[in-house]
Amino acid sequence: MSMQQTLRALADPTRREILNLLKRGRMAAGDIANYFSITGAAISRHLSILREADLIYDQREGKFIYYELNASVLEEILLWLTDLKGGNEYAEKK
Amino acid sequence: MSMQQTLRALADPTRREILNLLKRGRMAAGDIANYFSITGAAISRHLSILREADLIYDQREGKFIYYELNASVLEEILLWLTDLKGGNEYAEKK
DNA sequence: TATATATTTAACAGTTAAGTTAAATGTTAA
DNA sequence: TTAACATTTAACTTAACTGTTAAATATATA
Repeated sequence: MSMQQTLRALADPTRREILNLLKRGRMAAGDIANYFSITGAAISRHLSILREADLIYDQREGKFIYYELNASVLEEILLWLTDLKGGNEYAEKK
Repeated sequence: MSMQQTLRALADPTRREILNLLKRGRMAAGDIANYFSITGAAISRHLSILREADLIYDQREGKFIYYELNASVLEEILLWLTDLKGGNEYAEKK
């Protein structure tokens, strides 16, 4: 949704690692949790923060809830960062 | 320095606005502070977080300390975000 | 030297964030 | 219906974040 929400979601190393995992394909919440050494409850909260930022979405299938990457919302941030990076190219030094 | 430090620095709206300001060129700490409605002390701390993340650097000139953008550290984040998005066009262009 | 100006640092308060354990919810299968 | 499993939500603790005011530091100038 908002850039603020997205950047805040990206500012946590566990959440970034979750996104890296999901790059290879969707995963059930439990499998994600098993990958880390923190509790499933903690992972669940991280997942909800990522979901609120629209960086992932979930689909329930029976007992399992699968999470999948949605990287399209990164576009706005990429644009801003690229602009920031390129915007100073011709600034004169004083 | 680390991606963690950079993303944490970017996760605050005031700090992002400071970076946007500095895109147009360097500014003295006081001029930056005047742009916002929070105290100079608060801005000073934001500046030190940005400096620790290497997103800006400072040069003292007499009474003034000028801050200047250093967007080169965004490279790593741009690569990671682009990779997350699914392509590595950005990396290939390098 | 003393004083004014620019900026940072210290100490503190309120808020938000991330982790834990325990309880609750939703689903499948006996 | 009951039991087992998968996941989330609630309550709580602790640590980190952001702001404030006041004191400290650095520089320039009268």
